[in-house]
Formats: sequence, C-alpha cells, structure tokens
Amino acid sequence: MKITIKDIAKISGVSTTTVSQILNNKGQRFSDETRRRVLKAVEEYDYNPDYFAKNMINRESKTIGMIVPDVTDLFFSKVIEGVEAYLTKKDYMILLCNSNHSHEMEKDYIKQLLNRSVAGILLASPNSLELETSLKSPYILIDRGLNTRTEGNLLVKEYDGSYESVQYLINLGHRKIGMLTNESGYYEMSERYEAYCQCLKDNNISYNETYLEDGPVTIEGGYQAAKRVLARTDITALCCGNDQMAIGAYRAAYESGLHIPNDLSIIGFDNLEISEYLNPPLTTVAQPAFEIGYTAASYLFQSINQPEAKVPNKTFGTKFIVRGSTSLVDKI
Amino acid sequence: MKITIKDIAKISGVSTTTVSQILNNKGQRFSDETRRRVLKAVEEYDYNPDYFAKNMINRESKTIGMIVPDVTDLFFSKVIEGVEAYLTKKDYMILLCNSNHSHEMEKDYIKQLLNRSVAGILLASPNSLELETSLKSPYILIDRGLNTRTEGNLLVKEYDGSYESVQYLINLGHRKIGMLTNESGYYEMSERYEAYCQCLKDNNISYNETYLEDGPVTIEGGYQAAKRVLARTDITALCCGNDQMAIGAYRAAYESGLHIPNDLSIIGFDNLEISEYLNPPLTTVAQPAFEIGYTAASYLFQSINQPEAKVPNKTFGTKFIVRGSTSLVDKI
DNA sequence: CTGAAAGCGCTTACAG
DNA sequence: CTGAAAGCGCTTACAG
Repeated sequence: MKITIKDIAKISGVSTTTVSQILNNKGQRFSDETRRRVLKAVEEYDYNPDYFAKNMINRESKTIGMIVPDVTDLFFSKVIEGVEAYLTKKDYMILLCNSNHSHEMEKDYIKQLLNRSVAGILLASPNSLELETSLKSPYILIDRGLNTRTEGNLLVKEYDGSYESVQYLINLGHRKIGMLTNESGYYEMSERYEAYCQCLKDNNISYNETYLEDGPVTIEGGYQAAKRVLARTDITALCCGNDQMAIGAYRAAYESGLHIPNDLSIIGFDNLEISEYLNPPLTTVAQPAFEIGYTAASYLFQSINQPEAKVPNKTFGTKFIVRGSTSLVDKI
Repeated sequence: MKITIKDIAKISGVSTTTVSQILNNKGQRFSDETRRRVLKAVEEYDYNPDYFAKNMINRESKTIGMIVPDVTDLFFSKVIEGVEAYLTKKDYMILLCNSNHSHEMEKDYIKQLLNRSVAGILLASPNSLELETSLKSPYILIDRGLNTRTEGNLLVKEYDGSYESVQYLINLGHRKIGMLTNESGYYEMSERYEAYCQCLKDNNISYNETYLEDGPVTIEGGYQAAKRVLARTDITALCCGNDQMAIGAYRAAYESGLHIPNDLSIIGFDNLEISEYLNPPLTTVAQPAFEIGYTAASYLFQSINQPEAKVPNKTFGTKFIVRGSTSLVDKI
C-alpha cells in the first residue's frame, strides 16, 4: 500500500494541510520543529505525492508529447536528443510517438496526447496537417512548412541550402545533375527540389525529367532510387534528398562500377555524424538537428509557461560542407 | 473550461454514474434511449474523461518509462522502434529518457518515472545497477548481464557471436588481431572481449595487449581508438566493439593508407542497417535490435498485467554475416 | 503558526 | 434500469 499524505500527517502529528504546505514551500512559516518532524517522516517513509492526485489540482503534468516520423532516422534521433537535453533540465519528460510517416498515426497520437493532458506537443513531421487549428494545447512544429500558422514554426533554409549545393555542382562543370527526392510531398523535399529546378534554370541548364527519382527518405530508398536513375541516365552528379539517401546512392554507384567522385559526384543534406566517415566523406548541406530540437523544446516550454505570449518563429541557416564526394566533372 | 462528466450528465439528463457506466461499458444494461443520449452528448461536446482523475481511481497510466544510454545510437533507436511498435498496439505510451551513458542520470530517471506511477520500466542500459532490487514496479532489463535478477532479463549471445567472428578471422589466416572495446565495463563489451581472449587462446595465439584499444562506443570513438592501435601495431584484422566503432575504424584505416580488406580486415557487431551500405560492406555479427525491443515490451506488458507470473528470460542468438570487409590475410 | 472542510473529476459499492 | 453518496489523494481558501 502506497503511503499517502494522511499517513505522513498522522505520523508527524500535524494536519495534511501542514504537510502539503511544507512540502510545497507554501503558505506561512511553520515552526522549525514542525517542519523537521514532517520532513523526517517524509524521508523515513519515502513519501512521494501521488502524481495523479497532484495533477488533478495543479494541472502540471510536466510532460510533453513528441511525434516523429521515424525514431531510427538519424536526423530525427538527433532532434530528439536536443529536445530531451533541454526538457530534462526543466524536469519535464517526453512521451515519444513514432508515426512511421503515417499521417493517420500522427492524428491518433495527437488525440491520445491531448487526452493525457500533456503540457504541450512537439510535432516533427513533414506532413501538412489540417487539424492543427484544433490543437488546443501549446505546440511547436519542427521542420514544417506546410501550415497556416504564423508562430511557433521552426524552419530550416531548405531552399537556400539546396540551391547552394546545386550551384556548387554547376560551378564544378556538371550539367547532367540528377536528384533523389521523396514522392509524398514532404515540405523539405519540395523546397529542395524547387531550389534544384530554379538553380538549373538560373544557369540555363535544361531540366531533364529522367534525372529525377523518388523514394523513401531512407538508406534503402536512396539505394533503389539511385539505382534506377543510374541505370537509365549518364548523370555526372547526384543531389540526394538527405544524407541517408546519399549513403544508399554510394552503394548504387559502386554496383554500377562508378567511382565517387571521379565518375559521379554526390551531395547529401543533413550532415549526419556518419557522413563525415563515409568513403569518400560526403559533401553535404548541414542543418543543426540537435539545436533544432533544443530550440523547439525551449519554445514549447516558453509557450507552456506564458500562453499569452507569442511564440517566435525561427529559421535555421544551413551550411554547405565540401568533402570528398564531389569533384570537377570528368566526362562530357 | 474543460468539459466534465457532470456537464455531460446534465446535458443528457442523467446522473454521472450513468455516464460513467455507459462510457466504460460497465454495470447493468441501460435503455438504448439513455445510451444514445449520453453518447450523443459525448460526441457533440467532444468529452474526454480527465486522465488524472481517472487514473487516481484506476491506476492504469498505460504509460511505461524507457531509459536508453543514447537515443542517437543506431542500435538503441532500433530497439526503441521495436518497443514502440508493440506498445502502440496496446494503447500504451512511452516516456523516453536519454541517460547519456550516465549511471547517475539513470537512477534519477528511475526515480522520476516511479513518481509518475508508470506501469513499468524498460531499462536498456549496459551498466550494472545496484538499485534494481528497490524497483517496485515491473521492469525488464535489456541487454544487461550484470545483475542478480533471475527473471525478465533479455540477453544476447554476445560471447558466442564475438567468438565466432574472431575464429573466422583466424581461419582466414589472421594472427595479429586487434580489438576495439569500451573501458567502462559495459557488460556486452566485456563479453565480447572475453570471447576474443578465449578464442585466441583456443587457437594458441598469444594475447598482445598493444592490439587492444578502448573508446566510447561511437563512430568518433571507434575512429580515435582505431587510429591509436593502427599507429603502433601492424595488425591485419580488427574486431570492433560495435558497428559504429567499425565505421570510425574504416576512416582510420583510410587515413593510414590501408585498404579494407586487403591490408586490414574489419569486423563489427550489431548489423545496423547502414553496415551493409558501407564501402566495403561490413562483415559483422547481427543481433535483432527491433525484435529485442519488441520482445522486451511484450514481456513488460505481460508483467504489468500478471504481476504474480514469472517473467521469462530470453537470450537472442546472433548471426555472423560475412561481407566485404574481411579477407584472407595478405601479409605475414 | 495550524487545522477542518471543500473541492478537483472521476468510479463504484449500495440502495431503490 | 438509475441515482445519491462516498471516496481516490491531493491543494487551497478560510477561519482561528
């Protein structure tokens, strides 16, 4: 049987009011003697106020929900790490939901989280989300462009980052530049794709549809997509939707007998820790995953504690990192 | 203002008892008419029973806590995925804690989780843990050998897996076999190390301390450790504590001008998705991370619902996977 | 400086 | 078939 505040009150010979006030550092000053007696009993019996009873009154669950499309995705796991790092300091805990890229699951999770009275929600999903407006608890959107909200959005300069990488390839002399993207209309992917198109245009390079391939944003997805595009084209460079896809593209290139970067230049997006260790190290567009998570958590925290205040938006810059997977074009 | 059961009762003209019973499918049969009225009001006002009030009575938080040493670790994120996959089906949610390999943090988190009345705890930590016995909620230990508990342990045949990989190298003619391990006495690492020693012994190969290196079980850790051991020895093969370390070792090898596998054979442990995509693909010892998580969750669930029943232990086998990072020894 | 009592939003014997 | 009342374990005006 769990020990309750009544037990502590009885043991230390005071009322529950007193115990409660002392434990919460509230109310009037109590005599040192009383305080000591109560604290001693608490200590001795290892009393902890019941979480549910306490919350029924305080409504401070100190819990937030976080929904990600894939926990094993290296980008998102880094974001989670950032979120956790911030929230732990504040004694908050995070209810983690893995939506498996499913929009249905996301909606389900949001409902469940709301039922659990979480203090706020962190939604790291690239999907557009119509039910946003019905969300009555504070929330922050990570990496989301497709929404009508004007505050609490954390974005990354997907477009600029992607543009820069394509321009880099063009400057190296590449003209036949492929791109691996994602079919399902993910916001970031669209941005990166748009930048690709625009950059070609700005450089008077004609757009070639066969240079494009779709696939899941995973290693395997990148492998399959790259395989297809390499089989039917003679591209000299390939922009991958993200680093994971680039990793898959490496293998596709090897299997096609292509040497990176001599025969094929490859560029990723994310700058995962692992990308630096690939062979050759991957040229990529860095985005600050940990910082994104950390900032998202801090904004949410702020939004929970000052519901009236407007939550700022934030756009993170990217950084283009040249490594060994890109080189001057080698063939015409 | 949140809508309560009283509101629903008033709106549908019945008592709160009736509303509660209908919503929980309990008690006696109610007239269809009453049921319809109540359900309609619930629907219309989007009523959801308060999580805390409900739990104060039912004590079914349907929440478990999970502690991992590192969310960004590819092995653990896969385990999390498995846990999530099982628990979601059961309408449970998981409170995720990232201990950063810190034993102190683990203890803190356990305390916090207990205070929150989680239904159970999943502890994925390679640390030994003295306070286990004081854990009064159901729990399952993942990947833990150093404990005195006789049930609810999920283990992997670390020793056998490691032994097999070392023996494989020896069969290829290797005699100068290095090993990258972890200093902090992690159970799995010790097992793998013990197997390494025993296998050498069984093959009458003398143990050479300089072939050993310690490091964090990360890519960077593997890189640094491999760099050190390659700088001072002429090993022809290297067993890495896990795949992440192996990835780091790849780069160390390249920087030392060594070709894998011709100059240096490398073996990992885990079989991460990425390992197959490395260049060359990594020979490694596979362990079923997703399945481990999934099983752990199912055992915990069982243990929550039948507290008296003994929770089984389970030991997962490993599978040795030969890929391109190992070859016959090339130099004497 | 301290306590009796009301109340948070539910569920559940119990009575009718 | 349905409701009044007690109770879960807390906190908080309020009164003294």
